[in-house]
Amino acid sequence: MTTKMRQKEHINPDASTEEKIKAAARAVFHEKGYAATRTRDIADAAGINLALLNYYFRSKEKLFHIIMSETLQQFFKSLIVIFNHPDSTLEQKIDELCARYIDQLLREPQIPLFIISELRSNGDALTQNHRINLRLKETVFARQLKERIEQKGGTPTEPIHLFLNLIGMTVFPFIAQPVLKQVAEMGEEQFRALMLQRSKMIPQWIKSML
Amino acid sequence: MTTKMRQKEHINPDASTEEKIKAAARAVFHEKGYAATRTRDIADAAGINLALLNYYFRSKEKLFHIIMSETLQQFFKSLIVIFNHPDSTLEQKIDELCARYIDQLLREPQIPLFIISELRSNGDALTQNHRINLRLKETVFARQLKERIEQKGGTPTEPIHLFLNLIGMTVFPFIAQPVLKQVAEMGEEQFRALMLQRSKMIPQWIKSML
DNA sequence: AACAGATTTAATCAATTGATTAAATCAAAT
DNA sequence: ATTTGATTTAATCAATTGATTAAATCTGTT
Repeated sequence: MTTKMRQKEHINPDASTEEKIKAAARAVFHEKGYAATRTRDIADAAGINLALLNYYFRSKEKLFHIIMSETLQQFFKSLIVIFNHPDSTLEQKIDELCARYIDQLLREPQIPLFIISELRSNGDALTQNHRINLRLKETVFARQLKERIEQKGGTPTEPIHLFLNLIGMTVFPFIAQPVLKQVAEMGEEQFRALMLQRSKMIPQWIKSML
Repeated sequence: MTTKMRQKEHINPDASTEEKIKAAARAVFHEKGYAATRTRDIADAAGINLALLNYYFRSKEKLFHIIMSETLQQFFKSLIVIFNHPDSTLEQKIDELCARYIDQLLREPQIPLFIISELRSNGDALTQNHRINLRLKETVFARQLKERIEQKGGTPTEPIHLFLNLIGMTVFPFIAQPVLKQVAEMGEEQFRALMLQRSKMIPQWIKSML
């Protein structure tokens, strides 16, 4: 009983072991997903024993929730910030979002697929537990986009389409990377170069759709 | 020994049991992925016993390979056919691909995420075993696309970008559907309507990029 | 040095899960 | 009706896997 609560009794000033476990868990979970991950693999990757993992985090599920929370936070944070910036123009938001996300994803390319894969099984549970209330329609970006569309007389494109195109063109290549490598015979470096090109081109394409 | 081979000794004219198992396996694998699938769940879904599943398919892995093969075939078949049609124009190919894929994916929305998720873990093994040699660069579509781009004097966009945009704008919403439902508060019917709109709009967007 | 609490480990448990076996039932042919 | 092979089931096995326990070691305090 008491033993099991020790890690809560005070904040660990060193935290190196706890951090090592979390780092290992993040890596393994991101690579394999929850179901395919063995807690022993996490322990091995962290260079510690399986019991220690459960001593620190009580269970695979609790550890996973922590990792998932941080991952969701990390992934959506820049999106929310950029979309709600009060001063920047619509064009600037598009430029910045594209540049920042591609930069971020080149460093951790497996995050989108990880999030989506896990969200498929759990659905509501995750977003509710982790407070991802990115109210898309209420962002500054959505308002600016709506105004811009109404200015143009032609066919009034729904804002959601442009949002899907922007995120899709940016994120989809990373999700499809495993397939791309096979189907288009593309190496790591080639892919990187391609995405750097896209960070300039996607904003142009999107603006031409406005 | 001999018992285990029975199903191979002649072609089952009825085949209803084998088909029931395969149908159940397809459903469960597509929904949960290989690692999260329990063979007992497949057996239950098929209305038969676990032993019977192994009697017919020897192992979870072999059953999975069969399902994966058929799924890959099904998914890439229309792509390959359309991309290699000798007579249709570039525009017609874009129109047809978009329309057919969205129609197909509205019926089985979970296929892209299934394929990509499994390809992440296995990488090369799958595409080699299943002969997915979609040589993208050698398709009629790629040739037509390249010619079209060279006609225009401006900045010579790499064909791969347009390919990524086309597939991305079409397929990405299905992959991101679990997230969309949460983040954009979108129901089943709304999503369907959205994708039907897109099947008209994506070709226009793509053509404006040419 | 000695104690107390925190950290770490080896050993083990219990549940899950893929797979097998041997027997029972069913269907068709003679 | 009997036989033969195909289909189906109940029972069980062995390996994997998440989790626990009790003991050992380490760290800082007195």
